[in-house]
Amino acid sequence: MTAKKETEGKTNFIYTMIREDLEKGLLEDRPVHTRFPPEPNGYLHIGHAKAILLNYGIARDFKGNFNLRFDDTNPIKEEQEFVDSIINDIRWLGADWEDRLFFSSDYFDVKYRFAQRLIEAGRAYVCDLNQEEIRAYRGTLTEPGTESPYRTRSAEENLDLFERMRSGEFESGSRVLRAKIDMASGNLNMRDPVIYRILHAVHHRTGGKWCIYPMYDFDHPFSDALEGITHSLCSIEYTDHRPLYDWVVDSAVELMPEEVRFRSRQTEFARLNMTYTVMSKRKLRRLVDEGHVEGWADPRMPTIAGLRRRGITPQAIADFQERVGVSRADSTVDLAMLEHCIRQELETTAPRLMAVLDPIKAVITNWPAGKTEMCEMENLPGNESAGTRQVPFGREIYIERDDFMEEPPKKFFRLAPGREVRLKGAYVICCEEVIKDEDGNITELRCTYDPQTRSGSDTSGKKIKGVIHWVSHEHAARITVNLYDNLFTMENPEGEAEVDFTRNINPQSLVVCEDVPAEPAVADAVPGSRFQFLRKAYFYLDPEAPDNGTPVFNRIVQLRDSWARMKK
RNA sequence: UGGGGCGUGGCCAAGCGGUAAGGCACGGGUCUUUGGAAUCCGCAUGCGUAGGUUCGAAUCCUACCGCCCCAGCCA
Repeated sequence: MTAKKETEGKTNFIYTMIREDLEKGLLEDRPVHTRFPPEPNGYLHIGHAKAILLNYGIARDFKGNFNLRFDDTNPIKEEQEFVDSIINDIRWLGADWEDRLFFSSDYFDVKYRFAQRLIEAGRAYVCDLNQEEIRAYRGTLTEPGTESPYRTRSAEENLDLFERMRSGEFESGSRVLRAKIDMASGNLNMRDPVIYRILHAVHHRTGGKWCIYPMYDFDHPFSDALEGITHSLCSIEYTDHRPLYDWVVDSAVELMPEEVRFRSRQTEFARLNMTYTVMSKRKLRRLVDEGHVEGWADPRMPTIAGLRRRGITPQAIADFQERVGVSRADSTVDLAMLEHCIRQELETTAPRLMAVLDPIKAVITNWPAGKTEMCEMENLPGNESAGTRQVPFGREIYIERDDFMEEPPKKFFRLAPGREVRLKGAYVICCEEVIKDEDGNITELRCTYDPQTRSGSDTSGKKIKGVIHWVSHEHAARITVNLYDNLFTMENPEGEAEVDFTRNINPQSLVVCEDVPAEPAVADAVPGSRFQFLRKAYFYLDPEAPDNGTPVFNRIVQLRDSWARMKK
């Protein structure tokens, strides 16, 4: 029950709080119990992943339980399609709710009874004010509100009206049930909040059974109490709602004692923001609707579906979540942190392959035409059990255009006229001649190789600093490569109020390379697997790309490139 | 003179009265047939500001400054 080992070292304030709760016996022998409560009205993003993994991680570390509960109290916005995608995303992330998949709508009957008891206890009333009137009566941030003329209705009348609201007698929006709290409270949430509204709408689960639906502030705390949630975690903007959360739970404990499993408590933490992206559902929706991306699962999107399609792993996301930590302070995490987590995982798990993204042909003039030699290369450097593969080498090869410079600066270690470089796993070559077209563009390099420098049995004694990757022209497979980059050009795309964030979209966020030569082993790659294209980046063989016979690789993240940094 | 929350290095984030953890980023060294990886070193006399209490303050007190959230019959 102590779960000491799993939680020690985790120093965030929530773990600390739970440890204290346990020590003080506040949980009354109940297991730590958390939940993730998504509304099925859209796609999950990496900010949700933080919440999911936090909640799930707590349950796992403290040997408790984790529920998945859909907050489906607004039939107008919610759809089964989103339920399905959310379940799929959470499962992919690795959070396990076992058999505890719930829906707020599962509890509509009890909630109705709870509302009735609130009425009987004089703590709720039916209000006939329309929406504008309610707003006007609420007062402002600096002025207290005014009590509704319907506030003093008798319990009998309220019960009758509420029942008639339920039975469908009234139009949508014509009446609401309100909690009777304090119209003068400095906290607007306490000014007789609406807890039930009339909505003649078909619900994705309860169909036409109901035409009144509970509001979040009433529904959520009660659902937590019903499920025995011990720690109800939510984001910081709900801090103002906590007094109302407690009001509802306290009332439930008093009026529905047979139903309440635990007097749950709410704890807020800061939501995740990241550089070079946007996180609000509204803005993500605009990116999709305005066609800036190819949908919610576009690999440039911070959605779970997008990250998955990009090739990022759940492990990397979990590692990221742990490193970012949890606090109450507003923060924007550097994208570099996520990229680090991705690289760190893929470094030891992604087999190496060679592909030349921006090819230039090099002819080895002293290599016999038609001769092929096989070069043995490691699949995973430093991990012998991953084995080796044979890569064919021939007279004509491709090398990366930027691995050659006609007039290299002093620190350039790669190929240049009269200079030598090692072809990874093969021989050392020297550039003898540069061939150009009439416009002065380099079309081909003429090189010679040194037969004594064969990889693994080099007898030349040469010390060659530069090593570049290559692909044999004759044996090359052809692939398509999607070079994904940051969706925005600015760390904070929503930085300037006068400039619409879509103006900061990176026009180079996707560069497609067709006909990219790659070593033949690429043909054996299994869709959905990840590779490092040597010296370039990690790639994901897109299993969802339309199949036209050419494999499509998505760039997950580039390798660190100290040469590129040096150039700046 | 509405209520609430938050301010620790470029970015996250520990710390809870005993003299600033860790990670990312950054800079430098070693090593390297990926300018990758690995490895070593460096990186806040300072914790929003100003006072105060104390032998001792990021931690306690006071005042001030800055940023964020709240006036949906959304969640």
